[in-house]
Parts: sequence; structure tokens; C-alpha cells
Amino acid sequence: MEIRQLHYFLKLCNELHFSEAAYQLGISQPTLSQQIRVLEDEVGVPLFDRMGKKTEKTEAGAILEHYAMQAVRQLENAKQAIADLTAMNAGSLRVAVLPSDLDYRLTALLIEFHKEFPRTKVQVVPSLNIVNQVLDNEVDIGVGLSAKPDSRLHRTPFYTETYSLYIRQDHPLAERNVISVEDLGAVPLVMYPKGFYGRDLIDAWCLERQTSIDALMETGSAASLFQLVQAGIGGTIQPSRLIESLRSTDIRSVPIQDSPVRDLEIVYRNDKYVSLAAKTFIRRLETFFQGDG
Amino acid sequence: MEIRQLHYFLKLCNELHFSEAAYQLGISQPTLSQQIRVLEDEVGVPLFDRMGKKTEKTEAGAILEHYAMQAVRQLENAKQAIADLTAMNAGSLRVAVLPSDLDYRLTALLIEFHKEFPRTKVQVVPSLNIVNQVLDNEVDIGVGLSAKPDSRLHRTPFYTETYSLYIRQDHPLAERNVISVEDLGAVPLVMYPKGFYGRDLIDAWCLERQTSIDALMETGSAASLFQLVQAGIGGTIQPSRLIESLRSTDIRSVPIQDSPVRDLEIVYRNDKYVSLAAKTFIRRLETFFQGDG
DNA sequence: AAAAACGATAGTATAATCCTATACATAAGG
DNA sequence: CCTTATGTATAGGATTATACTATCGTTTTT
Repeated sequence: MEIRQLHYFLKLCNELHFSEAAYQLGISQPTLSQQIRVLEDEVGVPLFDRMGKKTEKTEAGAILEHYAMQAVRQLENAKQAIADLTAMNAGSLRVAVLPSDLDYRLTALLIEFHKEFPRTKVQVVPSLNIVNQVLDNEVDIGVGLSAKPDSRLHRTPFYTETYSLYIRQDHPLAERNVISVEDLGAVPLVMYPKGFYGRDLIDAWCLERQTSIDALMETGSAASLFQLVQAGIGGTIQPSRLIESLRSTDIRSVPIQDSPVRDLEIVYRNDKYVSLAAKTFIRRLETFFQGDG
Repeated sequence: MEIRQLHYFLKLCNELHFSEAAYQLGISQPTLSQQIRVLEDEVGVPLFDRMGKKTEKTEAGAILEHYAMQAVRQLENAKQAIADLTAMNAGSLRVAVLPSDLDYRLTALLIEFHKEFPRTKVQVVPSLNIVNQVLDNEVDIGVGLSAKPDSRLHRTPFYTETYSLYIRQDHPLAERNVISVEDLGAVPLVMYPKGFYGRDLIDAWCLERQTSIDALMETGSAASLFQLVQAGIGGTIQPSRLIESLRSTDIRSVPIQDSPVRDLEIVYRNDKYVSLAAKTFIRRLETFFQGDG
């Protein structure tokens, strides 16, 4: 029993006329007769009574018609659902991002994306191990720092970020237009702990310049760092663009001269299908940062 | 999209392992890969993510799985329903019979048949034109008098009936064991009108014997004839076996010597499928009359 | 680094589907 | 009653789809 045969069968149920049904189906009449015969052999009973020139459904034919219509409809629904999915009317998307990016930047993008595609479920997970989550298929795409090349991953750099010093407006350096590496030694700093990318990057940058920073306080959360800054504990070094999402008038960002940089990129498994939802999300992400920077 | 492919697909959804699914399906792994590919080409998106050794469903795969399961289930239901039908657990049967037979004999058979196959709908229509009703497919089978051969009809004689005189017990002839054609002339008779088979048969029989009957009263209903007999109006000539279903102790039946006979037969279109319900009904009908006579 | 596991690909054999031509049967018309 | 028209089944052959075996390329495991 095949779908094709059921289509033939259902057409014949409507027409009750082999030649006419075959014509409408675009096949020859003998082919229709044969395929109906195959169906009848399979169910074991005739589906139609061929009485001279009149053709009528048998009981079994009426029963099969009922169920076959439902089955065919189910499969049409499936095709439509999948079409909707690829047409970005539905579907889902899992994204792994750096926690600080999620807290301070991506939310605006998510809101914008949702307005455009309200039926697409987007799940964003903060992660410090984005590449592994992508490799393990725990997420569809990852947005994070440039990692070492991997043949299994497709990587698309989309933004190069500079760093700024974030400090409360009543601090002397808050008035400056730019900060040098030497200036940083004179500021009490609150930073990520060692081992965090956002900390190690700064440490390496300082090391290149024969200096080092002395962190007064360390926390693993960007939000807490900014609260410490706002409390006047000290300054912190964070990506420059974060300030635009930061709703605090008390904190100023001062660009760092010859700043350390980090490259943000989009990663996904190169053997994984990139849904239209994912494609569109990536495109929005790129324009979001381009328009922002 | 074919049922076979959906079966392959659903198995693969369960196993998430091409080789294993192919083994369970009894096909080769390349065949499974190819057929899944065909499905994917048809819906336009991958149904599985082949990620190295791990295989997982895509969104589209999950959607199709849901609908495909329902579709396959519908078709299984259809097969079961048809199987039930042929297994005489359901179905329907339309029978045309002579009115008098229905009134006086077949009801017992119907009760018996229903006990054995309670889910089979049986529709019995009294008819004076059984052959035409069979030819027009208004009924599935007909039970009636032997008609002239027709190449479109399948005919199975199952009973040859003799006739008796039915008369009230207080009539002198009620004591006799047998009645001759001459005796009939001395009895007031109530009969079917001319043109009814049950009347014309008797008239022809009398004509062969150089006599004729004089009907005192004529009605088209066997029931009314018996009521007339019971009222003492006269006797009537009816098939011998009717008495056994006749619940009147006032009426006696006396066999007629060298009786006229009528052949009862089962007719159905030879191009019409004889359902198991019909087959069984026919068999019960035959044993019913054999056991009765 | 070698081996094993897994899926994709290539090439070919088999089977199913489809077509044309024609036969057979029934209903309709002169 | 015979002829014609209509409708379906059958036969034979062409095409397509499906299946297999053998093998390759990757990825994971030992």
C-alpha cells in the first residue's frame, strides 16, 4: 500500500469511473486498473464493484476511503508544517553566547528578531564553552570568541571588539578621551578572575607592554562588576560596545589606547543543516553589530 | 513520499542509526540512506543531522515523524477495519426476499444469524421483483423463485417447495392426510390475485389437470389470507413449510397430492463481490431449509 | 597510529510501474 | 436483433525505481 496508490484510489472513489479518474490523474486507464488491483490484492477484498458500466464502492472501499483520506491529509499537513518551518514562520533555534554578551547586548537583537519572526522559538544559553556545545549539538549556532580552527566547525568572524575602561563619572579619569596602559596602573580595578577569557586577554595585553594590572576585586559576573564600578570600588575593563546597553548614567566608558581586541565569530557544525531560522539570525546578528559599530 | 519510505524513516527515527535501522528493516544500509535522501529531497530540508557517528533528527524530521506516525496508524486502522469486515465482525448485507417468505419463515433465520454475527447489519426488503433489485444493485443477494437464466446472474437453487391446503381445523378436509386436485374444487378458496406468482403457479397446475379453481376472495397479502382462513371464509393454497412458522392452532395444513412445486434459489450478480457476510448468510439459509425439510 | 564504526557513493541487477494495443463485456441505438 | 459506443481487463514491452554488493571517506575509539 503506497501513497501513490491511495491517491489513485481516492480519485477513483470520487469519479467512480476508471477512465475518467485515470485521465484526471494523468495516467492511463490500464495503469489505474492495475494499481487498484494491487491494492485490492493487498487488503484481500475488492474495493469496487465493477458492474458493467457502473462502478461502485464496496464496503471495504468506503472504509479505506475514510482512512486513506485522513492519512493523506496528515502527510499534507507534514509537508505544510515543514514548509512553514523553512519559511521562517515557525521552527526553533538554539544559540550559545557568552554570558556578558547575553546580559548586555544580545537582548535587543532577540527582541528585534522576535518582532520579525514571532513564531520562531529562540533559546539562548549563556556559555563559557561555546565550541563544545556546538560540537555536541546542544545548540545550533554559537556566538563567541574566535577559537582555534576545527575542521568540524564553520566559523564566520563578524565583529572585532576593542576595550574600554568603565569607571564612575566622579573619578578623575572619567573625563579623559582616551586611556593609556600606564594610566591603568593608577586605577583600582575590578576584573574577572584569572582563567576567564575577558581577564586573560587583558593580562596578556599588559604582559606584552611590560606591565600588569592589580585587580582589587574579582567576580565571574559582568553584572556584579558593573555594580562594583557604580559603587565606586574601582574601574573595570570591558568591551567598548557594552556601554550602549548599559542603563547607567553614573558610569562612563573611556577607550583604551592601543586596546586589546577580541574577535567575535559565529560557529556551527559544518555537517549540520543551517535552518533558515539560523541563517536569518546570523544575518541579523551581523547587521546588528555593523549598525552598532 | 511513499508509505515504504515513511516506514524506513520512522524506524530510523527510533534507532537514529542507519546501519541498525536498515538491519531491522531487512534492507541494506545504502538502500536506507538512499530512500531517506529521496524523502529529504522531496520535503526540501534534511530530516537528520549526520554528525560523524551521531545521527539526530532535525526539526523537520521531528515534525515529519509526528505526522507520519499518525498517517501510518490510519492505514493500519483501515486494514484492520477491512479485516474485521471480512471476518464477519462487521459489515452489512442487503437481501431481497418474497414478502410471504419474510413474514412467515425468514425471521427465524435472521434471529439466528444475528446471534452469530451481532455486528453485521442485515437489511431485508420484501420484493416482488427480486431479480431486478439484484441487477440494479439495490440488494446484495436475492432469495426468491427460480427465474429465467440471465448471464449476469449467479443462481443457486437451494430448496424445492411443495404446496398444501391450509384450512381451519373444523372443516371436514382438515382431517385428511392428503388432498387431490378434485377435492380442491369442493373447497371455497381465498387466493392471491391473478398475476401473483403464488396464484399463477396454482392456476397453471390446475390447467394441466383440466380443472380450475374458483377463488372466493383474493388479497395480495399472505397474512390477510391466513386471517380469512382463520375466520372460516375458506382455505388457501400456500407452500407447505409456512405452517411451521404459523402460530395458529386453528389452521391445519394438508399436503396436496402431486403438488405444484416452486423452486427457491439464491441469486446475485456474478460480477459482484460476494462478501463473507453474504457467503455465510447463504450457507445459513441452505442449512436452515435443509434442517427444516 | 591503527583499527573499528558509520554513512555515502558507484555500479549493477531486479522488480515495479507505466504505456500502447487489443480483447471482452455491457449498455445504448437504429 | 444487430450494430455501435462505452467501459474495463489483459498482454507485451519500455522505462523507472528500488535493491543489492563492493568500496571509499570520515570520525571515533583503542
